[in-house]
Amino acid sequence: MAKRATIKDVAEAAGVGVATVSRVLSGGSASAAARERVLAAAAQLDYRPSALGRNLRQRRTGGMGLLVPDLTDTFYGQLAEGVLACARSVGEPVVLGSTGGDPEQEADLIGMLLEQSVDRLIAVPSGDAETWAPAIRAGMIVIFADRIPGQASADDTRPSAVGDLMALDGLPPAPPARPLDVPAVVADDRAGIRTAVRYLRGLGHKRIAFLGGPGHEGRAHAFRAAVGAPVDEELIVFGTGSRDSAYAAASGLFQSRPDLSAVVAGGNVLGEAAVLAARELDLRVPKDVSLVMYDDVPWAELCSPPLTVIAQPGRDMGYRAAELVLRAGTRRARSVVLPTELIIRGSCGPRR
Amino acid sequence: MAKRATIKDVAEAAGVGVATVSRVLSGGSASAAARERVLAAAAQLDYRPSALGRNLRQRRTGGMGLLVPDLTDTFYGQLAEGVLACARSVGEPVVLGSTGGDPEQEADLIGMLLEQSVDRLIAVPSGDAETWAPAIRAGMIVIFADRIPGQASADDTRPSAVGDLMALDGLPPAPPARPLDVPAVVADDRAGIRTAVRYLRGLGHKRIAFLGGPGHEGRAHAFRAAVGAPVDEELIVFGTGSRDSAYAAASGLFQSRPDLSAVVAGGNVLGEAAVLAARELDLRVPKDVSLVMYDDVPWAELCSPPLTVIAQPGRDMGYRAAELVLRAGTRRARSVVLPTELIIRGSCGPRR
DNA sequence: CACTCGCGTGGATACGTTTTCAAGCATCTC
DNA sequence: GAGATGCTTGAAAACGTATCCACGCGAGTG
Repeated sequence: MAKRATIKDVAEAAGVGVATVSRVLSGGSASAAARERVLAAAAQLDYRPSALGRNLRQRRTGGMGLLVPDLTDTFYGQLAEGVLACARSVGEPVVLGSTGGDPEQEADLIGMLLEQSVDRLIAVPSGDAETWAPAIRAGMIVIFADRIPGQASADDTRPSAVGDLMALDGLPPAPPARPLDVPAVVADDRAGIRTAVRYLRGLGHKRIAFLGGPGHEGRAHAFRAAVGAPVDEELIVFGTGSRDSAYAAASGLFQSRPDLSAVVAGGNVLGEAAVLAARELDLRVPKDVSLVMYDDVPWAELCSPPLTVIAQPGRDMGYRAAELVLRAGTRRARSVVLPTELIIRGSCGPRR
Repeated sequence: MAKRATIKDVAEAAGVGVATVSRVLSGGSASAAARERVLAAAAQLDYRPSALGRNLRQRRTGGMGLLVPDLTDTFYGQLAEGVLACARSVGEPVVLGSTGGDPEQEADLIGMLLEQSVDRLIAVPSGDAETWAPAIRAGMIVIFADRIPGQASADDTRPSAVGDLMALDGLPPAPPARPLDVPAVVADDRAGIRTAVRYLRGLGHKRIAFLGGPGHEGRAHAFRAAVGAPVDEELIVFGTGSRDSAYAAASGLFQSRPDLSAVVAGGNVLGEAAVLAARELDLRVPKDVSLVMYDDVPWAELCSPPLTVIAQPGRDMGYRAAELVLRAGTRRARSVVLPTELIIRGSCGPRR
């Protein structure tokens, strides 16, 4: 329709140069008289500076990217809301991508963001260090949220397959330290899981299972640490991300290990699957099996019995991550660990 | 870090002009020899065309905007997933905003998108015609999803308060027809609600209530039409969007009208509130009160009893909307109405 | 053979902004 | 009073791309 007014139009209308207009609108110094005339002209023309021109000039896009595995998972919805709230408060855009938990799609989306010159990114990572190398190399400011990639065990020094791939262009091989030095905003999984396991132990449970999904390796590790010495690896099972696969994993777990009396679900999708599978197999919660689920989602209270959960502050997590990614550059971002809380409802009971 | 290669670098490396590079990469005509050399040079330099340059040149941003009220609402999560899936398939970015159901925030976000030169937008609108006027005026291609703004009743000719505000700049007042001519992708609310009401009627229910949220005016209207002649307006109540307000509305409804025996919730947040409120008041579902909820969300099955729902295809809705908004310009987009399905589970029973 | 036609090509321009730079002017200092 | 100093100002240059246009060349046509 009516093409938008440009800075040139404003300058002309105000009888000043474009530089002055830019300065006034960007908060630079200018005489009161000039400022007033520019402001008046801008208002009268309904002028809005084009982000395109500015971005091109500054060689970067404002705002930030956000990559999550699945918006259908309420927890990621909460996280996204947090990010959006922070972005909105500073008037910056957020470009969103859903990876489906697939490293390949994640890599594609990273490529897309690179093409858009989005240089700040908050991600719930699905891929490993190799997936993230291009983003890091391009100088993107990345903040991980909710989890850290490929960190199967946080404290063992596993062989770094990453050093090799950096050895292109005659660069010296990267120092063999940790493969990715990316700040992260995560929940205190270790404490959360430990509290849950202790709680279940206190109820008399001996055979406690862990039901995880992709990206829950850290939580599984925390679970191993919490149950202590003889860990029965058969009691630790993983789904691949889809609801179907989560259900299959839960159902398989219940059927193959009838001796288990409690399960810790590593996420709300897994918890959902556990409830469904238990019901299907005529296992009563909490009579036959106790259940504690990661993530406090609104519907946890609707189940009967209401679900005992390890609550992690999804919205805060997103908000903090957004703050970090916006502040980065000014200050070197430091990782943040958010507290979890065991909310006891009705899905855990004494061992039968 | 290492600044990205530009089209100029590629041209130089390939020994051709930048115009040729642009043509090759944009699918224009070029000789086989030139094409090959350009492609080789581009690959070798790891060249990615900058969206910034392109966008500025073409005076528009690729991709699309997406505005939803609340990503914590699982239905909007599904819708967003659909949009993202379509966008990903064509490699285009999606910039997301969450309005919180607030017209003011919606207007702010529209302004932000305008500033970004995002000219395609999918929105679950919260504001009215006045909120959307700036977007339309700027020539944005807008597609509404899930609902249509301010359409309290779809078929009455209410006085248009919109004509007046267009009468700026000496323009002739807009034709008094419908205030907004924006294509939409919505579910067949009328049929969905009608089916639900008939189902409840068949179970013997006479006093059926409707529990709505912001944007559910259309569904409320469909509800009125479905229950027929003497509609008891006291049985139609609205929350304002937050979970608390939904709970308050549900609780108030149950307490003020102990004679009601069934309620239709206009969305999953409202359904959640109804379940909670009923439990708090010691009303058994479905013994004391029957409940059917709009939206089929995964946790509907987890409730006990599992919730009978009016399913609407959230993901499809998003995907279709994204297709429409991408195709628009080529073809004049036409609105789409998607079917709903009554999924009978266990939350409805015969009138006590 | 001359002329036209079509195609491949590259130089130049424009998109809207920020930022640099030098110039203009008034005030201050010695 | 002359020089220095500070502030305001506008012209111009970049940012990376797509597209217009003019040019050259080979083939086809009269």
